[in-house]
Amino acid sequence: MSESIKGLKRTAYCGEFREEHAGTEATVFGWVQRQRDLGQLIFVDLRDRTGIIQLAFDQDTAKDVFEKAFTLRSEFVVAARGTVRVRSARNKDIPTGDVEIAVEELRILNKAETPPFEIVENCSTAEATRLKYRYLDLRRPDLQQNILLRHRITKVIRDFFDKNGFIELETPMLIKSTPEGARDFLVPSRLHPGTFYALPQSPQLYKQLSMVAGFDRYVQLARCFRDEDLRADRQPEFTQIDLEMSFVDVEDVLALGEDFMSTLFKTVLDVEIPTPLPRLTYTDAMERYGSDKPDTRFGMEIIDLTEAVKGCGFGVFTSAIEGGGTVRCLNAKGAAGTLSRKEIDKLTEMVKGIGAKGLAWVRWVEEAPASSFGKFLAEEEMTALLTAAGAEQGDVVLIVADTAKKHVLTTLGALRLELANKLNIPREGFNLLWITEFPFFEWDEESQTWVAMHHPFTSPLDECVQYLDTAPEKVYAKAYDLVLNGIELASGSIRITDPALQNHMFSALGLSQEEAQQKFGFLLDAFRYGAPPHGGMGIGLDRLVMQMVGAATLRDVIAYPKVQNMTEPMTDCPSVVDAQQLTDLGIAVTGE
RNA sequence: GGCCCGGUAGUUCAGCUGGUUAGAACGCUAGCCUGUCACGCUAGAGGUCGACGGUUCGAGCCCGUUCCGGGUCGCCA
Repeated sequence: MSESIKGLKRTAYCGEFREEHAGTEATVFGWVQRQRDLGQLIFVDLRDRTGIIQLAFDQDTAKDVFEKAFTLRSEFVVAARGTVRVRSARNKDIPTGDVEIAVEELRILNKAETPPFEIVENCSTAEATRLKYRYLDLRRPDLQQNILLRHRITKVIRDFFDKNGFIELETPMLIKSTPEGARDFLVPSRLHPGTFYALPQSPQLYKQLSMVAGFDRYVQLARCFRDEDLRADRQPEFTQIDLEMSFVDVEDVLALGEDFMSTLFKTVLDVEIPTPLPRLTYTDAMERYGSDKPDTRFGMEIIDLTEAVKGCGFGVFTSAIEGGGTVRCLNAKGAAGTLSRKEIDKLTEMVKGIGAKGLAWVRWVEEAPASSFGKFLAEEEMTALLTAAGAEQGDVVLIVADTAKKHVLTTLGALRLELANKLNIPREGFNLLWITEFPFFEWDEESQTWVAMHHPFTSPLDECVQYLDTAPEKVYAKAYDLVLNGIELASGSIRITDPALQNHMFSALGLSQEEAQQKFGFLLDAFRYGAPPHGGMGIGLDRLVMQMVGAATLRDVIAYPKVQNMTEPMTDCPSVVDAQQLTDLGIAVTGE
């Protein structure tokens, strides 16, 4: 039976005891990590969120207390009162290892069944099992540390933005659905049958309206929802540090962002982030790394072979070039030993899997390099290629050719990351950089139209406005991403506040006045009443915490995450609802 | 929706070319043990081999279907 906690008050957390506490009276609460019964001597490790303290029971312990200690099992919830004393055998491995509590009073506040897995650090139990018993999983020290650090981080965030004149306000969770971009989660309206709210994908429009309202600087730790498939770094429900600033241009937002990141890393991890942060334009990032979120912790940049192989004997290269395309490569320095023919074949399969037609390669082990296409090339043509690639004996050169340049670059970008894994290239530290000057439009093959790469309120660069109608591919946006170790951490832009330009944008995107008014009328109306120039960004809090604690998945930094099929194993949601609930909402479920 | 990997004791895993009663470690239970701290020693319990079907004299193992989990592509303005 559970005993009462009545009359007991905690004097300290378990992890706080040190030698200077010796001789004092202490009351502690916690969970039994382990009980070690030596016969006439029992030790119990008591754990709470701060750590472990050893409880000791020996011949001086009252008989009934000793017998109660004998019955303790893992994860029992216990209160202990006694005297702190220096141990006769110290444990240097834990912070409290110099002392123990000689227990005079012991209460079992609650018993516990044997948990389905041990509550220890570095648990190797399958994640599915851990998530089903998430409250036990979260009891483990490493997840406790992650969640406690997450709290520290959000505390620093609020302090930083408060100091910089930002005010926090809460935007609604039930909002109007605007079906661009990701799929919305919908919430049916009972009072207005047949109509729906959407859960916000971001507070975008509300934060812009807050600028019109004159709050000048806004920040919110905003919950956001996207009904799309999950990844290790993507959850359907996530948190953004959402911010917006008035009377600013790109430079002001970037400066604020850099100040924030360096303050955060310094305060929480004592890591120096040198500012200003490096910058790459989108175009340069694609040319050099084949990605708009490059991992710059290692080199192996993309090399252009187009000039070197122009007119050579290998049809795959020449036809790509003649078709307006390009030939590019990666040089995996010194990888000839690691990358066997078989490994290269696997890489070929990989690039084919992401849509490349194939992978040409040179593997330079012996005096003369072996290659997949050497027989088509004259000796001097091969030499020219190797020179352009900067290849030496011991290297492996991996080449992709295609008439579509972007395809070549993104393929090599993916291949670069795969090679870094395969070759165990060391990637350490925190590499932050800005990606700037994103293209405004993207050609959509499916609809054969130009579509906005960002939301339609993103401002074009001032000098690009002239091309809006005539040459969409020449229009770049006042948009920027913050990349950390190859992860898109933040994304933002300066917004359009000029109604004429906004109308221009809508028509360039093929949106009629009527459609624009129907979807975004409230925002356009607001802008008629004096909108300050403004811009901001959203920083992915979960991804940020994940990087800062070194977790491999978002699930390790979110207390109650969803799994890949978008369920939550602990509560088993989503679930069916009562017929009456559906009736109230005017909803009929048709099954498949 | 496609592709890849996985599912054997509470947990993590092993299980040969298809062949007797499916093993190990940790955990759990009981006993012994006065300085342990991953305590030690002894004994014990614990299995629908994800499910269904097929091949076979015989299936944890081979084949098919299916369910579940993870990764990834599509998708994520």
